Amino acid sequence: MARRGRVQLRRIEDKASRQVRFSKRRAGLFKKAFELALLCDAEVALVVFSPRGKLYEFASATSLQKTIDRYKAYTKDNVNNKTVQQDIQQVKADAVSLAKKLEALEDSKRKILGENLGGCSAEELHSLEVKLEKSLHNVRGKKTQLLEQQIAKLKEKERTLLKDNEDLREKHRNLQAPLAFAALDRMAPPPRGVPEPSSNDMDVETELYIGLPGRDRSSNRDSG
Amino acid sequence: MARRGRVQLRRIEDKASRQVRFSKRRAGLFKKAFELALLCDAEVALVVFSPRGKLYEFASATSLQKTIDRYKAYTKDNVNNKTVQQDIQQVKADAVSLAKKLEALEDSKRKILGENLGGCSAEELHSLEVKLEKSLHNVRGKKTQLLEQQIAKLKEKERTLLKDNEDLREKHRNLQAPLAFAALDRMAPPPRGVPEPSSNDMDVETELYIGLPGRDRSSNRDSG
DNA sequence: GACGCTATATTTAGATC
DNA sequence: GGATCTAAATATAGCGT
Repeated sequence: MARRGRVQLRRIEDKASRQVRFSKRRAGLFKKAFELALLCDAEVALVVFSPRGKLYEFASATSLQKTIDRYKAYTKDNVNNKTVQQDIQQVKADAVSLAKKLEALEDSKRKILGENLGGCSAEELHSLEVKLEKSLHNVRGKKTQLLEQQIAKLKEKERTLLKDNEDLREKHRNLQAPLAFAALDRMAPPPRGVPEPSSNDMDVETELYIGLPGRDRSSNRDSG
Repeated sequence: MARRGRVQLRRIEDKASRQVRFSKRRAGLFKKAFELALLCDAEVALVVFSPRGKLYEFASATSLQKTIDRYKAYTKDNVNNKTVQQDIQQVKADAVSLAKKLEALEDSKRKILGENLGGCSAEELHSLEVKLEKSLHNVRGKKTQLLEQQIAKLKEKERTLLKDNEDLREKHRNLQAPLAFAALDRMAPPPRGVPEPSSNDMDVETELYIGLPGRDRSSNRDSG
């Protein structure tokens, strides 16, 4: 093309040169596009983004969009458009279907919870009653089972603690005997040879709790 | 441009010549477009419709549609494109949200119906039990109310019917008296002056039914 | 329509301002 | 970034095939 050697058909590495040549060639291209449209009565649309992202456009028709539309119509872009439309319709239909299910389910739940019985027939009410009795039976059974498990665990813990307690008392006794014996020379003897327990066995304080667990008694909760 | 004088910058009138020059210039234009994209690292899209409506296209990007999309984005065609995309996203999000709600509700219903109590704590079970008792109370109350209404209606009907019956019997009696009197000449008199009832008053057969309505006893059902 | 040819017209790279 | 100049590279009108 130019003075110094022929132009290689590959990307121009030098940024400055590339920018200059882009401007010149772009002008040439747009001129050619314009000439083609004018001389040959063709519809031409040209879109160019510069390396830095700037847009340059040309359209021989009244607007570039018009040519794009004609292009779309020509290439039967129905595939890309209609399917998208169908997808939208599908998703919307799904959402409506879900909303209906949700509404029905909410109504059902309300009835089960005895909140919206206005429109119920005696039949329906009887059916509900049977369901609720059955459910209550299940829930109570499960609850009993859970509580029994908790009680069993607590009893086991209690047994262990009582045993530990007993062992500790035994050790304490064994440890106290010689000391008491040594002090016998200087002091009056104790009322009995048996050391006094700190308190009654039945009143030993533990963390144990039997009954419904509250917010602050979560340590013994788990599902069986 | 060529041998015979310079080319006028206006539409070529001769059809054949126009067609030929269209082909040649089109080739040149596409070549220039290609070179611009390659040499200057630009994104070029070129759409040409021949005078007779045939489509010629070039895109330096992977597809012409891609460049069109970039063009749309650049010209901020948000109205036509981004809002649609947003709508789709919105509808999809709605559907997902609904599905989640549905799932939660189904789980809740299952628990209320005592069907999926595996993961419940004693607390939850107790709460369920209370709910169920309350619901059962409501349902039974509603049922009783409904049945009482039915019974009241039936009693009212029975009363009316009994009264009608009595009236009819009275009319019958009045009607039969002169006839019996006339027949008295030819026949034996009846055992008493009172006509024999078809059966005991308490056993009058009616359509009345007290109790739970069955499939085939729908006539007396309605809601209060 | 496409291709080749050729004389010209046009474009353009690089330099310079 | 743009404008201008210039020599060389390209594009192309009109022709024939």
